Amino acid sequence: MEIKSVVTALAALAQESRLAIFRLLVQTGPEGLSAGKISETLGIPPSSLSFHMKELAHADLVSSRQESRYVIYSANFRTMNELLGFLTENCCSGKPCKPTATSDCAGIEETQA
Amino acid sequence: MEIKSVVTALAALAQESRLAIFRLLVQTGPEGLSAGKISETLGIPPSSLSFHMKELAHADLVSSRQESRYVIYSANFRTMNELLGFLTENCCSGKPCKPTATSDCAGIEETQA
DNA sequence: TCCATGGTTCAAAGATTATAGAAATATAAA
DNA sequence: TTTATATTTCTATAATCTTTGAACCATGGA
Repeated sequence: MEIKSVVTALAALAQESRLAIFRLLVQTGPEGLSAGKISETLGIPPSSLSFHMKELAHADLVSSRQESRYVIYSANFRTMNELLGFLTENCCSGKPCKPTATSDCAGIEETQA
Repeated sequence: MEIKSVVTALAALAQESRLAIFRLLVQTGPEGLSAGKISETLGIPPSSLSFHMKELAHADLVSSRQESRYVIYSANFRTMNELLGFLTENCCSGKPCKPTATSDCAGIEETQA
């Protein structure tokens, strides 16, 4: 994972609303949630939510699909795992503590490649 | 780890200079590096560096100690591991993928508690 | 004590990000 | 086609973050 992407992903998660959104989507799994449902659940006004979703999507941490008149968002587990891999290898003990962490959670619920 | 602390830590790392600084300190290990050395190595002006170090220290990602007339900074592995633990448990697969990740790198080079 | 070196704080300017109502767009039901 | 619903884009404002020179403080050697 490139440094720029890492910084972008970290920045996307470094905001209370967005971290909450992402956690909610992770809990929900691949089926995802509509924008309205997220908005309602977390009490974030639609236009603000849209702003944050764009940020998360830009960091490739979430994907969206249109479903009838709803837009469904879901977490990108792959990206999150790549981020965790980078942090573990580069920001944990210097010499990569590879043995485990990096790919533990990968492949559990991969939605889209 | 509290949400606020998580957001603070993520924000501290979500900036190119600071991520570079932190990575450098992780590589260096508990012995740490002086402000001047970091400044020189990464080509960051002293006053800018000081600003970023304060940010990292506030997130408890680094500690500093005075050593003669130098200020030595070192990475806080403990905090980084806590952050990784939070992200793994809350932002990886929803139901925590505990088996590994969380504490793999802990205890390798813990400097100060 | 005086000077040199290492670092931080101050201050001011610029850049980026966040917030949220209002308007616009899209889908689908009546 | 009109209407209602779901979501995004636009716009303006506010807030926060970044950058860095200059001034200041601390430590140690001459």
